[in-house]
Amino acid sequence: MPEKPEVVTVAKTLENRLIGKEIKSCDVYWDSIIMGDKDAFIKEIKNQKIEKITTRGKWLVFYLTSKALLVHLRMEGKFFFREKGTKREKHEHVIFLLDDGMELRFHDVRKFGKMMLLPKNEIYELPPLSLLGYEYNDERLTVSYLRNRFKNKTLPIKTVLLDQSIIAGIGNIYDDEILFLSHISPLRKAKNMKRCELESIIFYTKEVLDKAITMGGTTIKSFTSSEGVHGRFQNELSVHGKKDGICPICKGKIKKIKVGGRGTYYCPNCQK
DNA sequence: ATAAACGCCTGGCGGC
DNA sequence: TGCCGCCAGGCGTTTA
Repeated sequence: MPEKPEVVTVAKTLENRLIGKEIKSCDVYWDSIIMGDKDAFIKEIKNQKIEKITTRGKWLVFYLTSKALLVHLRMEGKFFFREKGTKREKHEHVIFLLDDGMELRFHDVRKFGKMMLLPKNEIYELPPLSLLGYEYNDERLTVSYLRNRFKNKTLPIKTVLLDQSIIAGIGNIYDDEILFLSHISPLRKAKNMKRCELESIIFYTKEVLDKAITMGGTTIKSFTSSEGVHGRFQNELSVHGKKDGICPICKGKIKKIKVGGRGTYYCPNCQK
């Protein structure tokens, strides 16, 4: 699920149900989801109360009593609530028992998701958060910042926008949308972006992500029920997922290609 | 030094 | 129907 708007939507949804709840215990059924020592994780998260849930890039940040729980959904991570004792489903890999008798369950078909516990007072100074670039709406995200960071980048702009150490939070879908609205070909080298093109990228990054957040994110794989996020932004997508679709600007054909190994949709006529 | 390929995993889809 | 290869909204590591 995860690009910035989906992660923000998940954080909001979880906050409604989790603030003030205490984690009584935790069971882990797929070890590699936990970064670092699994037994220490289980031990340290016990009796921690959830105070606040935010995001940084695509990471969910749970502020606990003395720790911070970081969760990355990667491709398919989701959270569900179940009553204590409900049979564990196939893809539920981490289960947190709460003090109200409910369980928060991390569901992840592909097991790519990650979680880790850090001391609460220094999360931003430590990896992984210390390695992230600016948030999409940070006022320091300027033309001169991007010009500097793109200076030596011979990779396609599409690929460089996915680099979380430059701008944190853009993923494969919104990348295509931002470049479409900016009229920039995904294949152009990042270092060759003109000033006005950098301005467009900054403008539409904010525009697209803000709008997607307002609409609850994008749901492509439809979620069945419960805590699944049912976003509505998929109706707003111009190019992503529309192979052989019609360009909303020129009515030409949307093309699908591979850029840096990622499926990429664009309009060869409108994006130069 | 940089870029492409691979690995991590499972499931759905289209083609034969 | 069954098998096969390909694809999937991510990212760290390895290889060339």
